[in-house]
Amino acid sequence: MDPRPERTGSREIRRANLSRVLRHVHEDGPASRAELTRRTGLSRSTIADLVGSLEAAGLVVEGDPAAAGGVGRPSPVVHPSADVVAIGVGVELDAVTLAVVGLGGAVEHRIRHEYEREPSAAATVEIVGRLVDGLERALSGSRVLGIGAAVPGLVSTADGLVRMAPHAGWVDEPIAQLLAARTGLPAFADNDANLGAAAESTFGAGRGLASLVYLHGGPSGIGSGVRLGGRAPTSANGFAAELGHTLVDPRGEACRCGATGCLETEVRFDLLLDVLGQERLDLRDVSASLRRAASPAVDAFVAEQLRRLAVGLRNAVNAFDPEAIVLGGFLGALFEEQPETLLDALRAQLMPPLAESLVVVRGALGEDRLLIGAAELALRDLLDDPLGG
Amino acid sequence: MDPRPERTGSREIRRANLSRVLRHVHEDGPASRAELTRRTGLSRSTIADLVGSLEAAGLVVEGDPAAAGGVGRPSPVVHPSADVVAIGVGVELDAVTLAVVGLGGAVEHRIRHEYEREPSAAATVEIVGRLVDGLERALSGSRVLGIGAAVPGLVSTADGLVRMAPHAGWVDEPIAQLLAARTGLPAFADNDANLGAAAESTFGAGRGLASLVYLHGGPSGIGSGVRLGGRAPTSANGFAAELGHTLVDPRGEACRCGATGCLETEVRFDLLLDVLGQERLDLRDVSASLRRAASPAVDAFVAEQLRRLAVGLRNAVNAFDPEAIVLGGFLGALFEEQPETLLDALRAQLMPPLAESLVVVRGALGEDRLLIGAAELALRDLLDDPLGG
DNA sequence: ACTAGAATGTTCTGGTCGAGAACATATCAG
DNA sequence: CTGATATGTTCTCGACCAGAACATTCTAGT
Repeated sequence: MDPRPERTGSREIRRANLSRVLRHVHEDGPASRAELTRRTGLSRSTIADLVGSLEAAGLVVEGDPAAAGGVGRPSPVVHPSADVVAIGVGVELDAVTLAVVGLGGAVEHRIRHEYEREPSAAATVEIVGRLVDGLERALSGSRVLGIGAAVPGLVSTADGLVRMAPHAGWVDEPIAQLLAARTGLPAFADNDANLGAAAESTFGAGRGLASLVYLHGGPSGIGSGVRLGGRAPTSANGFAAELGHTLVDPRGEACRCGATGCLETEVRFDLLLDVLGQERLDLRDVSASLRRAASPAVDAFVAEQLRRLAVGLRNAVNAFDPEAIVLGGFLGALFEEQPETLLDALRAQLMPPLAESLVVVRGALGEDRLLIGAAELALRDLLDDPLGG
Repeated sequence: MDPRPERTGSREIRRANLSRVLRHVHEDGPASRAELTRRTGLSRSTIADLVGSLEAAGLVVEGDPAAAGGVGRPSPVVHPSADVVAIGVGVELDAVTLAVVGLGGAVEHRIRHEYEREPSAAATVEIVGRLVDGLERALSGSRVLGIGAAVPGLVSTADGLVRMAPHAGWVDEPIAQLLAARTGLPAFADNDANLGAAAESTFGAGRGLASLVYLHGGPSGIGSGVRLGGRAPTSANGFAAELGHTLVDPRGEACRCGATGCLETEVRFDLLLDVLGQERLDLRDVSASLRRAASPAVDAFVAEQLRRLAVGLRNAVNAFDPEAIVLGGFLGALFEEQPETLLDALRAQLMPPLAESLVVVRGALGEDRLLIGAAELALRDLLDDPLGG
């Protein structure tokens, strides 16, 4: 808290204004200079100057004015440069996914590398390294700002150190450092659900909201992340809000975290598979599968899972008082089957003023979520200080 | 999130720098100009200018250099002005307390007005109004910036509306508005534990920490507040983190919040009174009373209560990953009896990396907590923009 | 087609602010 | 009493944004 980012000379204003303009075209898409003037409250001359600087740095491109303009001189449209990109990596149970994400959030060149058993940290980094090597041609001419990795586990944000990733069995693996060494790119890492929360907050279902709690249900458990004021909240270690380990039932099963009756042990993907009678199921297909299997038994199961989820959400809402809860993975699918079951159970446990304004929605980004969030890690420095510090 | 506080012209820098200097002398006490230069990183000439502006506005006073200076020209010491004050009000179960709090956090003119049954909102405001009237002489010559109230219940921070205060039976009482009308002062209100968290974070046990979770145990239940990055986290309604209503035991007692087995129903002041065989007990005397009553039965009770508290804290730590947990009221007293009982129970339920850096401490401000926190509400506008917007 | 009006880009000037150099001043050590 | 040191004071400079004045390009109406 003490060595705070000095906000001093006029340079700082310049930096902040450049950041605002670049962020705007990154997050909200191309915008005319006139639009930027209105949105930022800056004067026309200042916007012209700022956009000029950003264009000179190759970060934005001014294009033809929108075809259907109103009266008045047409205002050139400022686009994010297609050549400025970051690489997003998602480490999952059964595969590593990787993609190139540009300023503006466009996802390109998705690659998926599957494996049977989760590889060691070093092996994972080597896999990623080879995939990045393979992109060399596709990336020629692009300015690659860095590489970000989404890892299921406790990740120390500041240094990209994976403190523990239970499913892969990683302990204290300096993933960011290893990735930087292998690829020669600036590298970052964070918890997968944290990055999912970031992506949904900036580009997905939480767009424009000041606060949200994101929960993702997958084969490896329930991860969660929080965004307050559009940012990750300040915390001691930068760990994600571990709502998967919030108490749901003290007499429940033992959890690998050491406690018992965690949300993650009570609401589980494998239970869902059992009920559906399936061995494997892609998270994208859960909704379809649920609809096909519709029956009283399945309905009852879904209702029961949603009621347990509501207990976990109660704690989340009491803690963060968020504007919205965003549900991803199979949690989103369960919710969409019986939204009222969850909402009723939640309302019954919340003080009315807390429940009133609360919105529960399903995540909007699907499986690109991780790639976008991870790449965003590598874009952040640029967005904060577009002309470099 | 959209109509963000425009950070534009050079005026904004001036405002931010004035704010930094004033905040420094407010929070960290008088400081020489040389010290301010070092702490802020601003140049000598700028600091001279800033301090000059603040002095001209009557917000700070330059005093004689510290007696034991080193070599070199002595640097005048900048003190917060003693004439700039705010009124802090604490609404409690059995009394209203009120005090004048100056820039710098000094508490003066404490007044306590006791009652048998909690009065209505209107009656409470009238009591406060009379107490303020009575301070007229003491306040002559002072610049009273406003009045802040700490209320046990859900308070909408933005407008100072008490959504529900269960013990007083208030529902949707616009306390801030009523206080402003009665006293003619700018008025603010917030949840009591939220303000306790703010006070402990700025002036108490959480000084210098970037994040903390504060829990206060009193006769009316368990309140809690969170500070992240030295500020209240962004949330939908500005409600405090209601950790008193985090789940501890689903088979526990019904809570007035609608759920069952809340921390607040499982860890209770009246249970403590029973064990101690007392009818009434001031929160300040709990530690002494516990020590007098020491016995295996009391020890066992304390241990049991601490273990339940640990379950609630587990949820808090998983949610916020704070640097410290600060315990106030009887929770602080229980903790100080058997710190290891709580810490062991907590560690057993937390993933090691989360537990590692976590610190649990007893609050440092005692019952001035509320008054300081409440007054701070009224000082905030000045601290954010010292020369007024 | 032509013109008026509107919205926007462009250029230039001015005001605010902080940095830093040069100089002035007050203390300490010997 | 003198030199070294730290700090206050004054002045100049450059960075930055606002706003005025002017230029440009579109739409709407005739």
